[in-house]
Amino acid sequence: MGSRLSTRLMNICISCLCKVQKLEKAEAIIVDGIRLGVIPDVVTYNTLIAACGRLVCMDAAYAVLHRMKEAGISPNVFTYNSLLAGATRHCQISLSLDLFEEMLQMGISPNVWSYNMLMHCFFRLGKPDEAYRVFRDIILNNISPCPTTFNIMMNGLCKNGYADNALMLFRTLERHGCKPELVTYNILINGLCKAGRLKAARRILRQLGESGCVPNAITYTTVMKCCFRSGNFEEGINIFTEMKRKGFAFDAFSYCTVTGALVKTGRLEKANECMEQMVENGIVLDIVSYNNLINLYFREGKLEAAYKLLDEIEGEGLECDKYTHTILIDGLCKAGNIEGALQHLQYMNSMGFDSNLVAYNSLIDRMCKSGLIDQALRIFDLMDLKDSFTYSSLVHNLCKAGRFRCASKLLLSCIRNGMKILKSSQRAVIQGLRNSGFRRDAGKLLTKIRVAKI
DNA sequence: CTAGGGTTAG
Repeated sequence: MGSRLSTRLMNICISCLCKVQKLEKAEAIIVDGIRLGVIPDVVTYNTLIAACGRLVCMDAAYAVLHRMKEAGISPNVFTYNSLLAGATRHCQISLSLDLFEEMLQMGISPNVWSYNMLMHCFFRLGKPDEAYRVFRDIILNNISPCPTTFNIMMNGLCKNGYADNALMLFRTLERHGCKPELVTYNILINGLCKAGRLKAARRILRQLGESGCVPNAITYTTVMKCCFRSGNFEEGINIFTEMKRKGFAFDAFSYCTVTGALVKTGRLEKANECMEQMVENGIVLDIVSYNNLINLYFREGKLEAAYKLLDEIEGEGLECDKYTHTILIDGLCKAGNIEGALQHLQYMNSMGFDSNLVAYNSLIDRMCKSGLIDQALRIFDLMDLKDSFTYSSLVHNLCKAGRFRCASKLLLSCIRNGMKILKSSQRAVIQGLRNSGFRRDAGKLLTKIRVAKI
């Protein structure tokens, strides 16, 4: 009895240490405890596995799992949920799916948390149908869904292009005996904004006001971003000011949102002030903040300062992401160093990022503008993924160079691939063909475009 | 233990 009490005490200790991220200390206490005859139980190990998975890496979590098994303690549903959470956090989605499978094979019944994470994983993999099947299983198997179940569902639907379905689900919440939380509103407002459903987003925002929930900094940042995205710059800044007046603590998210908008609208001076404020307020720069700063420096032509920051990233124990590389490539392009941009693109490709589309687009556009259209076309052929940016840029510049037939071919293949293209680029081709004496070709092209659209 | 906001190209 006494020993069980001390185990519980030890677990409380370990839980606290994990919360303040002192994992080594927590591990040391377990070792000391064992020496003093305090036996760790399944809760002890689960706490540590959760913390390792969340704060360190999956290998660390597995190492604890290994020791747990050696101590003769069998994993339970909490163990697996902790592992699932860690794997999902580190974007190891297929590992998460394997873990879920393994849990079933071990005869451990998943609980609602396990299903929540499984749903989340399917959404992350871009498989909303599978996620929905899990959701139905929850309902059909009489596992009571919790508010988070609905939040994950709505967020996943939004992220996978089904904002309307998320809205529908939102309207059934009460029927499910579930009251929307602030998170729920934030998810919906963000999802609807990104889907361009501004009116619906505004309705939800009003509903949030009537619900008795109090908006937080996330709500404000979301709405602010939404204003910037829809070209409502002044209104976005007003929200920024209101946030300050209401005394919200600004974090990297809000500063970066504002900086991004300032840079985009060419207000570099103001952007600089904003970033300075962020640093003065003692906010530790994360990779997104670095990306913002580097982008700003490139725009200001402060190349040396930008490079210095790039060096600093590694020193801070951060890792450059695809945005960092894209910003660098774009910056090199804008500085006229196409050769350097190409080299860095090759380097970026060797790192195996999931997407390099924007970097390619930036390079192609800059090459075209520098009169290197044929080189740009060769790069175009190397791309395995193209979008409307790619086509608009090439078609536009081919027209400018008077190469309307080539532009016409590209335009058509763009539309046949089901992609949009800037209206101005499209007009340029038609007009160009007409003006250079190819009226019939212009007519034919128009017909083909109409057919392709059907 | 799980969920929400920020950064790149015309």
